[in-house]
Amino acid sequence: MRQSVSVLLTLRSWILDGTLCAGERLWEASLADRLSVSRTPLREALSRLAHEGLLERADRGGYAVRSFSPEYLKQTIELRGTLEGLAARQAAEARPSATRLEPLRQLVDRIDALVTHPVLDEDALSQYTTLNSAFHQHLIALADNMALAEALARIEHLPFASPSAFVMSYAHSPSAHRSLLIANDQHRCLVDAITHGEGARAEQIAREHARLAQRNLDTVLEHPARLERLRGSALIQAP
Amino acid sequence: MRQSVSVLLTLRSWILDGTLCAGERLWEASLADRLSVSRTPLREALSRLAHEGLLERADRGGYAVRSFSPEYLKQTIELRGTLEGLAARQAAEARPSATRLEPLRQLVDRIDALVTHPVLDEDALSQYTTLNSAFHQHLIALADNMALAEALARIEHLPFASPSAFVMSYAHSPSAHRSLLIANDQHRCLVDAITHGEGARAEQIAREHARLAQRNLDTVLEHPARLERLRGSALIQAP
DNA sequence: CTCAAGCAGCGTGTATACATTGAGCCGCTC
DNA sequence: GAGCGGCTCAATGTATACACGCTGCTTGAG
Repeated sequence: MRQSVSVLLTLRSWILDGTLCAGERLWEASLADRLSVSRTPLREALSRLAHEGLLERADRGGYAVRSFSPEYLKQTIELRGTLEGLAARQAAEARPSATRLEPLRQLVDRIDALVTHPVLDEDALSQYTTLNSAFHQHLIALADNMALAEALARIEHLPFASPSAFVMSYAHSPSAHRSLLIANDQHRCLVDAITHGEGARAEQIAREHARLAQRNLDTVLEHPARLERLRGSALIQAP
Repeated sequence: MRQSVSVLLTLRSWILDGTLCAGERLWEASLADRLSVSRTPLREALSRLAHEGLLERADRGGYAVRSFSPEYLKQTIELRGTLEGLAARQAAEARPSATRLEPLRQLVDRIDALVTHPVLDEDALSQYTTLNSAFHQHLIALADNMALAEALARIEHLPFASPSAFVMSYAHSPSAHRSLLIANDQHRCLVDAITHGEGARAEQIAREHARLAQRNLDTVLEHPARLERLRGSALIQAP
């Protein structure tokens, strides 16, 4: 793989897991040294991370790790909800065949099988994350809207902008478990609305789905212990 | 100014005005030569243009000018409409003071003064573009939603994704002139809805506003003579 | 003692040199 | 004559060297 790409992946994980602190100024020479590459591929990765929104240009040249206010994160979730709402509407209006909808149905069922278990261990939550992401990917694909898919891809690297970002902070919490059940009910309703070509309803459900995620964010923000388990939490500004 | 930035601006205009053709593979050495810079700042600009969506990575390294299907452009317009719809809704729900709304009102009035003239010369259309862009910028600012503003900024460089992209192709066309009148009526309704805190109505109007732009795109695509006058038309794939 | 000017050091921005990879072509062999 | 293998060249990817600007300190004069 190109070095600039692996540097990009490494830096992104360093930013999200707090190895690089929010607000921290990035020094090209020392970073290049830590990563064992020259400044050229490093700078390409930095440039890309800035475009993604995880870095910002510092006042006098160079980059710094961006930090996000809780307000900004809620806005990002609402943004995703709005875009997925558009995707859901267009998916419904496209009247997809049963064959195209089948993967979505199966994902709902498989998620159901997971979340109806009385207790969810680490492994189950990990599977949930995978299945949930797959559901949202399939939904977006159904809309058959390249511009929309690209717009969603552009925000997916922002903290908590991806679906099921909160799952891992939720183990062993009854209210959290309930949230997963509600979320998959919404998935099922969404598939139903799309099946019947009800675009407006599909859009409404997708937006409500995002509002659930917003409430989860609120809950997590109120519990520092949970917040710590959350990938990207190091980027959150104190409320 | 940094060289990479001026290179970015130059390349963007070259792409949009057809100096660089759709699908054309970009050769770093010759481009750097034409621009009288080294490959380093050139590559930074290319990387950024690729993130903006105007370039795509070629199969075996390097970049090529992207081309857009009419379908993609319509999707982009709908995307903007959806995002501005969210902005309009949030602007209304924020119940902005009369003071904050005043600039929007004034812009509507000034646009009115322009478009109610029986004939619009080149200069008037240019003013229209400026005022219309300002209206949309102020609208977005009213939503006070940084994540949304960034998302809109990310798509604004795509062809026809910016408001009033079609104006310059419209001189001396009665139906086009009528479209401008309708558009500003929608502006006025939008301000009214925001004034009264009617979020849902504001969102609906913003989306309808984008549908008008979609129809304008259709009209332009049917008239090659008009299409030629349109900035970015060189990027459109034959339907 | 204070303030300003100059100097040194550092860090980004830019240029250029080097490496690597892949495609195209020529020639050799079966 | 066809196919395979190696060579060559060119273009990107990477490393390094150079230039410019900014910062902060030091030193000297008022």
